[in-house]
Amino acid sequence: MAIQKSSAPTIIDVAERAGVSRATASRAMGGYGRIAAQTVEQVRQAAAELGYRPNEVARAMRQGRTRTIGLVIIADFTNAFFDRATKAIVDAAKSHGYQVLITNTDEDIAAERQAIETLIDKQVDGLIVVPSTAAVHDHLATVQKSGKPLVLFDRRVDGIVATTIITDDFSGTEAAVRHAYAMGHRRFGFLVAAAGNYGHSTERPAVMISSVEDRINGFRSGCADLGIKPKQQSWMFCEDNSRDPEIAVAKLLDQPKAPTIILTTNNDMALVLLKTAGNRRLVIGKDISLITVDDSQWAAAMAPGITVVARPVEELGAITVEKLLAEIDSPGQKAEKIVLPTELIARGSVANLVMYPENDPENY
Amino acid sequence: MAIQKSSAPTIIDVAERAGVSRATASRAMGGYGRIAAQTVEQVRQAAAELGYRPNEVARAMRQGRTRTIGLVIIADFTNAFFDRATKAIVDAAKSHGYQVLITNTDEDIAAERQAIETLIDKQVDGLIVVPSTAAVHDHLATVQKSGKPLVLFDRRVDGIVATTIITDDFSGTEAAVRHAYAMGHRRFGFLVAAAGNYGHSTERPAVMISSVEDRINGFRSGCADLGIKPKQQSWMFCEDNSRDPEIAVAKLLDQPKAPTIILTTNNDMALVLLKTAGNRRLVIGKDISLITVDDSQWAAAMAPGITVVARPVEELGAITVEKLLAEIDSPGQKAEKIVLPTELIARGSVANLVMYPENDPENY
DNA sequence: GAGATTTGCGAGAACGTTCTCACAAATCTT
DNA sequence: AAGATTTGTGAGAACGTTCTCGCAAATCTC
Repeated sequence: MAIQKSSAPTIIDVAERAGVSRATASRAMGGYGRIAAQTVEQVRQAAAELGYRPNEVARAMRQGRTRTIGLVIIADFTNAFFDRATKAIVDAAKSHGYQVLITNTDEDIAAERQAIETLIDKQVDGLIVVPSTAAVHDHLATVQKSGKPLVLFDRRVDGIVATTIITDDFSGTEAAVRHAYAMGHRRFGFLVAAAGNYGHSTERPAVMISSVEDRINGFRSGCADLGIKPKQQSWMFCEDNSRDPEIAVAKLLDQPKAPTIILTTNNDMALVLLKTAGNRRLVIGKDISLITVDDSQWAAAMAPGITVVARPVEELGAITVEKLLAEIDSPGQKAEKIVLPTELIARGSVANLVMYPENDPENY
Repeated sequence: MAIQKSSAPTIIDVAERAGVSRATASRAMGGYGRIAAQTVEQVRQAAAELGYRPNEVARAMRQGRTRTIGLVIIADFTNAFFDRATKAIVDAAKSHGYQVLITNTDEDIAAERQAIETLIDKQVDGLIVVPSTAAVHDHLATVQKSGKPLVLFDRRVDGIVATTIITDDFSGTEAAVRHAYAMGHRRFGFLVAAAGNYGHSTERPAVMISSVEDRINGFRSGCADLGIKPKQQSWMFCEDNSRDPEIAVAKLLDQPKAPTIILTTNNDMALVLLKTAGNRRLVIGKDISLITVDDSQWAAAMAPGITVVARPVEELGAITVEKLLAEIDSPGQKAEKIVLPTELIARGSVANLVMYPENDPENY
């Protein structure tokens, strides 16, 4: 009777049982090098009998790669975008035989720094980062100096030469403005989520995340093209916390000539608007209109549905993984900026002022 | 001038530069064993100059633990529950110095098997699993035989002795029934999400996920206590796909004496109901009432807000991690069943038939 | 001040794998 | 049939750490 081993069997146990050397057993299991078919069979048999599973840590140590990638992302409750992105990235990685170590920074640069350090210590083969700010990037440069492939997700960072996968938020927001215009809207409100600690303000903060910056520029450009000049009070930049967005929305709605439509740069802001409108008994798509960025199940299911600028999250994630793995497999790829198109999905949240001229903003 | 090393500095480089042995350098960095304070300082200095970072893979190999835990979960688009749980688990793990390897099974048992195998190969120190079915558990038994700590999240599996963290969905659903009853509702519909490939049916499937099972029993018990006997046609079990839920909702609504309130077991189903109601110009909280399980930002923000059975997701995640780490740190803990309370959050999606007797179901 | 203890450090093994190299046996050349 | 090549295998190093052990120097004990 065999002696009971307390710990998991190793390649040595397999080799002994198959009556071959460690090297041969390894070759048989790994399917590399010269080896007789019959020997492979013997070793496989022995491995199966022992329930042998290769120790990936030892393998990683020897081979110098872990088949693991690190994901540094912001996990945001409301905004399903990053949740869906996470899933897309995890799934894509798995399909290529990679696992994903996830760390969540709540838009906090210190947490991001720490996360990157930890992941590198864990010897991930590459990193996908959603940078929490465009202002700081020395830690990203450090990653690159370490030789680890790095891909930026959803946000550009000027000053870093790295493959970056983003969406065309400029055009998306422009399209939203055009759509609202075509529906007869002339008075726009623009509610911008911006991390930082300045509460809410009609003044644009100095440093913005690139995706938000693109949306701002898209809004501005769309308005300019159509000859619309939104007044200062129609812009509202606010921190993504529990208090300020509500106040900001109230300020937007309480203006003398209040906007007939409000564009929001993310779902958090859209939900705040929804809530405030509900409290005031304003009906969406009638009393007040709304377009937001990022599609979601609830935006589609509500009555009326919310008109959104949809972004191809799953594709974004898949491409990101592909680019990262390409760089891992053959380092020295040249950095690309990949911009995926957005799509306006028109639902009922934008009132048709053309059909109901009594709602024309000029009559307010 | 120093020779440029191509790869990252190791503890050997640090030792050389500090003029000590490998062992001493390791002790200084690790802060263990006997070592002179002055030596520690020298070594730290040398490490800092070289930008030394310990290789966690090598450390894991030597110490036999990776400080990584595996999470096998279902990632579900609509249902923010698991997204929030993932975040909670990742954050809790980080606060204890652990990282999380995430694999997503789309309720698929084969994927679950594979994921568990991969994670064990990667030598995670423990596993958190959301079992995709209660029917199969040999792979979970295999985990336990391997000696890896295992904690089950959100779903019981009979036949496996493992610490399990769930919510009191029985009481939650009971409370939902009572609330609806108090609001004057007597005709209940119950829309149950159930993985599997049988489309939709009024017949209960043989095997259910435990959380759903608890909700069913809570519904039944709540009804029984109040003397309500929901007819067969008011139960609708359906697969979580794009077609069947819509048909199921239509069947519920098209009955002769249709339910005045529909309970749904998750947000997917709730959203389908919302959509169908919207298409039929039925106003939620007036023409048709709704209570669902799991709170969300959109449920709170909509007008009217959706009444929900809220579950303490973050706490659930935190406790799960704590229990797992306890088992990792000192194996042999006895398996616990931890049941966290749910909370009914009443919003406007349940019509008050008491206040408006003309809406009394008896008058339909 | 001689033995006992503590302190600080280095040598070397160990973790489990893969990979390089060497070498004998088998097969191929001509 | 003798040299050249191919085939299959094993010995041992290597990956970067930590840990055990032993030993010399320093400190303590009475």
